[in-house]
Amino acid sequence: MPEQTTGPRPTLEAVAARAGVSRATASRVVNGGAGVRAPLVEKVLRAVEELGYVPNHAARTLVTRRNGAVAVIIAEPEFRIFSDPFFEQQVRGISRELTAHDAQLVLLWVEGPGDHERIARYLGGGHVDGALAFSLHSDDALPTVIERARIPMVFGGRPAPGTDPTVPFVDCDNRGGAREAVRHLVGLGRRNIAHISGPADQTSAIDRIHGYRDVLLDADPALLGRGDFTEESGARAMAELLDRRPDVDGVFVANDLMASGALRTLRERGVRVPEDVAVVGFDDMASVVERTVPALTTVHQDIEGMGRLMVKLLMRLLDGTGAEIPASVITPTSLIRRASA
Amino acid sequence: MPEQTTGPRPTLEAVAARAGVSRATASRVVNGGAGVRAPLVEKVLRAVEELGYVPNHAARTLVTRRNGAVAVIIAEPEFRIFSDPFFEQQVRGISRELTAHDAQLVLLWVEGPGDHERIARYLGGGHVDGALAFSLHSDDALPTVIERARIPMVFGGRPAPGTDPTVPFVDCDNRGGAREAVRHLVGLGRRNIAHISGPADQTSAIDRIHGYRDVLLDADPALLGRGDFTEESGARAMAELLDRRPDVDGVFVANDLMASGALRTLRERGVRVPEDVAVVGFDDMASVVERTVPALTTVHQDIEGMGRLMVKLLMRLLDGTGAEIPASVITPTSLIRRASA
DNA sequence: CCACTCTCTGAGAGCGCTCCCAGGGAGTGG
DNA sequence: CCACTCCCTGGGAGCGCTCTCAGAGAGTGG
Repeated sequence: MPEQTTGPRPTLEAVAARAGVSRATASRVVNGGAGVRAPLVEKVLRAVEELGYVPNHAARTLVTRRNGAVAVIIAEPEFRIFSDPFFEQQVRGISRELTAHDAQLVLLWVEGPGDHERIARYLGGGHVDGALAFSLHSDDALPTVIERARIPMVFGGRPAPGTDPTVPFVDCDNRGGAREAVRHLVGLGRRNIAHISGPADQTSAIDRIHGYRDVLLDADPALLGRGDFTEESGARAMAELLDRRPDVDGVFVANDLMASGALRTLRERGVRVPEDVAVVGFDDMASVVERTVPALTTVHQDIEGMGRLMVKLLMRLLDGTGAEIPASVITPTSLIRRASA
Repeated sequence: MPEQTTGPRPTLEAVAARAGVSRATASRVVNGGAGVRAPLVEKVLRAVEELGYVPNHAARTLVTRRNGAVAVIIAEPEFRIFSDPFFEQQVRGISRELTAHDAQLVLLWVEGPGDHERIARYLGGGHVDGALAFSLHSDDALPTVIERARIPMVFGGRPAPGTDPTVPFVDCDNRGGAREAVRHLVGLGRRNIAHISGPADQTSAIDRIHGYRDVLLDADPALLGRGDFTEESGARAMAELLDRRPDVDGVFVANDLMASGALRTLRERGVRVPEDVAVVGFDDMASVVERTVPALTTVHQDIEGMGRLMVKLLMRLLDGTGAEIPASVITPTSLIRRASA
């Protein structure tokens, strides 16, 4: 039990004195004890325990130039990005992996261009060892701002073209997943397969369109609907699709939320799923997938795992000599078959 | 424009040399420039600019014993606490206020009792100046763990009895808001007013029940339904209520999510709102309130403001001599009348 | 038993900053 | 014009830690 001494916190000096060793030896023990003989290690450890010693982080950082903290930059050009379950899972993965590496998560919430300078200063100020950011709309200036801080970083999601290509990213195989989804519909014998895509300025949406086109090389443009990843937009896009091409018998929707909206429209119009129209989503978001009627067939991606991977890449970047840049990672997706297709 | 010098970051020493002043003077300027004559301030500022100087945080912390970071402790005994819009708003308020105080937000994500020791070590290690935590179920051991770290902190939500009473908290006037809601129903001429409450181990739910009872001193116990703050539980509680007391003509529901569920049940049973049964919620959560049919009359609370207040209290705690403990704050609520009551 | 190697330990020099304190310069009254 | 006060400024110590480097001690071979 640590002594409940009031007053200033004990220093390494105090530990060393109590253990009867030098500060250097005490330091070695505290940092793993390599190269110190067992009896001394024992003594120092006991002193640490008795004094309730906790290393002073600032002092350590001052000399090691490492502070064991990583910034997670959350930009909020739109509403709801934080309450987004997708986002939550990713941050959770990051948090867990960071904990495993004994690193802290510093949250940088960007509310608008006015915050950019503040963020850049913070990043450049050496408060954190590295940064994690998420790919945004292609017209966002934030990536550039971050890059200028010249601090190790990793993106979540493939960044828009034009972003510094030396920054590694973690993304799921959007294109491959989309292909698998569409192939599944084809395998079901569907002939008029539509796609409801996400915003054109997001790489994930673009990649999914590409996957759709990879399989359906010359699909009728009328079979291409567009949404913005919200449920409402999915419902609307589905309605328009039905108007344009009443003979549609399969839809690959770029995310589960929009798929849920599409399902609603279908139900409202009396179209049977999957009998008349088979529907496949993307994301395998538990909160959505479990509630749709019928249960949604969708493309699964390991979101938490992607968060963890971002941290792993960053750690490699941090540990490395600086010369080698870890390659970006594309994580696999898998089709989860449920009732809707 | 800062010079794009590669290599180590410039130190205060370098700035001082360039400005032709001593390190002490440069330091004074960087920290506000009080007591330094204008021309020198000017010179130092220019040197800072030219060198692209950014203060070394660790060095500063080492001597000032202040590190400009505040921990936000997020416990996740249940699912979804992070994707909860309530929570999001509160964290946003915290983030904004922290930014205003030039302080950083360090996110501590607690996933279970296994993390407690880690959290305690971190908090005790002087990595942060203070901590912000949210009141949890009464049987949670976390508050105790945090308290042992003996670090300035503020709770969000009135903590359960038994928690250290010297820790200030910020909560909305749950009881008063509930009273207002029920009085509104009374004013509408409703005679059989029910209440659907939240989990019995959460102070907010308890306070709201008290508010209900304050107005309806001898309400029939059969008019008291119980949920767990989820939409589903609200729907179920409403159904049971309808079965027990078909003559119910008003319901005060302890949160909007449950109210939304209750509204659904009412609609399914063909009960008209507000004609047959008037419904009042609590929270005024935009995402829920805007979607219900009819639009939900509810008790508004300034969630973001509460987050900001938490930070303000903490800052006062930090700045104070340590003797005076700022009082907890109860923020006002207000009834927002919409169509449901 | 001595010389040499190898392992372990401790002294000391900073890391970059703040802040105390002493000293210098300007300003003012006699 | 001198003495005294007041405001600025700079020197220097030290925050708590890590890490280099040299030296002490143990072990080994000749």
